[in-house]
Amino acid sequence: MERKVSLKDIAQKVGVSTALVSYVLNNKRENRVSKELAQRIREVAAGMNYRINQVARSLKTNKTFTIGLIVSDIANPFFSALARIIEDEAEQHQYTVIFSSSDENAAKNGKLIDTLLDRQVDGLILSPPAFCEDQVIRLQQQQVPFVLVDRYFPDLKTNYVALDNYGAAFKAVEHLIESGCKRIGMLTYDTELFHLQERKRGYVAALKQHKLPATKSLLKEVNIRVEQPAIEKAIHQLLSGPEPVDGLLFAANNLALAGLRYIRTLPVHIPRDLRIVNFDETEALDFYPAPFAYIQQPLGELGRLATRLLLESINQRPATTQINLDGQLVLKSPMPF
Amino acid sequence: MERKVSLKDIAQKVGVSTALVSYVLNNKRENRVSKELAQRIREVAAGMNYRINQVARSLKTNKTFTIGLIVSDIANPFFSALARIIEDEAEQHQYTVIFSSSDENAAKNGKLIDTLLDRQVDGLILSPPAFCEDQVIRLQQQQVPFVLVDRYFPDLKTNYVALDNYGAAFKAVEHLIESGCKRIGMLTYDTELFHLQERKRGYVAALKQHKLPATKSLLKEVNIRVEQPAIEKAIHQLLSGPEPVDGLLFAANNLALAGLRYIRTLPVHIPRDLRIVNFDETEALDFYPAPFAYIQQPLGELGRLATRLLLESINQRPATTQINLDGQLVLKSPMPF
DNA sequence: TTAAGTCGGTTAAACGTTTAACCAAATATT
DNA sequence: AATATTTGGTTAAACGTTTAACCGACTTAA
Repeated sequence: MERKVSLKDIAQKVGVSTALVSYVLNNKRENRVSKELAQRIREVAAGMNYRINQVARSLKTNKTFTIGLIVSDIANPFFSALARIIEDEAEQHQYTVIFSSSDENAAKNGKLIDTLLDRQVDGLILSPPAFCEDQVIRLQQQQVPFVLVDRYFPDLKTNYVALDNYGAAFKAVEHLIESGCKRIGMLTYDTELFHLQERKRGYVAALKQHKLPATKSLLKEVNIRVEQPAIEKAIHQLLSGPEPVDGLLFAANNLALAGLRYIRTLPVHIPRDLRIVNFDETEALDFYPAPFAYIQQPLGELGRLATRLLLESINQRPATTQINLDGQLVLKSPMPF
Repeated sequence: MERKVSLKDIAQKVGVSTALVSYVLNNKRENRVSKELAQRIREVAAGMNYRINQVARSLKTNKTFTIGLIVSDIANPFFSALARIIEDEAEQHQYTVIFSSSDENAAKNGKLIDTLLDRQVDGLILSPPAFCEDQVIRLQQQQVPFVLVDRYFPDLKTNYVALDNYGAAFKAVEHLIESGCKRIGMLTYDTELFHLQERKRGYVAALKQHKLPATKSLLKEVNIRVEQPAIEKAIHQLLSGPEPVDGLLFAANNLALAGLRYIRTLPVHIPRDLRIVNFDETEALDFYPAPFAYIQQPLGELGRLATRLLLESINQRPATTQINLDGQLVLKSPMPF
């Protein structure tokens, strides 16, 4: 790249100091500089196609107007939709966003945080994998502005914006109960991730409150990395035996996708034999040939609130804010309607 | 954020010059510095949790190790998948990526380019909207390293990595012909976007080569912003009248989605009455209850090649490289298999 | 008449790195 | 013994901004 035009170049051409050029171009000290000269400087700047060097400015001002976003996988529609919302909200405030994917890997997450901080981002939006408490605590110690989104750690007093996962799961199970289900199973990941723990807790609580069985055999947990075979096995177990489940809650959209794909091949009729509730909307089920319900996350609010919270946190340093949004239960009939 | 540890702090603690600390931490002039002192410096740096200030380094070295990515919408699964691949490839080379969404809007695209350049990105990966030739030309003049991906401008001699859209459409139509279709329609966007023009060209060429009708009434174009109603109308026209189409090519995944959604409500049997080919894989059709074919883009290669090309372009300045990859025709039966 | 503002700028330091150029002391070469 | 080279560092400038502090020339007010 050819060398770019700098303040100094403009200053030389106009015959003033670089300081003055800086003042004019930043509209500072407007009263202290003559209209004509200001005009002249602006013209020359435009004429030379001047563009500020943000890196230099950042070094001086200690502000990059950049936020770092770390999600588990930007290719996951949930996170890319979230990213888009964050991008828009950030853009409105002249912020730019750097993203990276942690792959649910704590070590990688740590490296990404470091990389972003090395680049002097003004703050972070994180959807942390399990076992990252220490990293988050370090951020607090270093007083880095950040907000967790979607995931958070119950023991840590941090900013976060997330779903009320307990309540959403509770609501989901109640829906199944109201629909007449007596034996309600759940398929979730075998993970420490707090939001999934909460969903489990909500599931169990709803069953207990309605005096329905909440045994170990109704709750299946599969490893977050392994996929189809383990899922099929778990579902098979839930649906076989003397007392098969007549209601099933999937704790995550990937699980629902794999699970429903399998169930489709079984001689099980939905909703006669089995009713389903998923977490998260997923396009992939748009044409699923049976009705089911799902918990819809308020994605827009999640992203917008997280971003605003972060910007506030960067510009002032207010009390930490913790937000749990309600999920909405949506019923979906097979298309066409 | 508390003030961070700088080279100077380390230098002071060890009792050497900042230059030496810089040399040691960057492993430069290794022979010119004593083992013990180097060791000491490293220890102190680690002990103080030193982290380099990339902004300062960038100012000095004129290199940010950052690339800018502009797509039309990061929430679009096609682009988020691409973004993920680019991220991974970039990360392997210590690069970080800033993304933004242009919304197919040329003016916005221009602003985004400027913002990214202000931030001194080392290069750009762009999937430009229509009417951006001027912006691309400016990039060339300014000698900014960049590569276009997915989209490109036929008249501009720029780096790009894209599908052979002509060939892919040709292949798609030939598939329909081989399957026995006699009247093959196409639904596309009414746009200047070159890649869509190419798909149209491939469609027409295949029909002509096989002596099939390629009339205006078989080719429907809808505005890229308007959606469902216009699409339904177009499809209705194609399927009604004395000679309805028996084969249909959708030029983009959004069109296919909307179109198939509508077709599903019609008394038209797929594939008996109508055979379908789409562009791009889309999860949303995973459970579509009828068979269809689609052109699968080699997303991984697209992303990887684009990134590598850009990095080469940043580090050396080679001849411009233009790559057209082949799409693959994939047949899809309704699930379960 | 003098002190105090105001006007319209300039000077210079600083942000945290990198890196070419320099230097003194020790060692090697003739 | 005189000269050259190596060793192990230091100095200082530079990257492109921002911004507090300063300054001389006018104006205004007492």
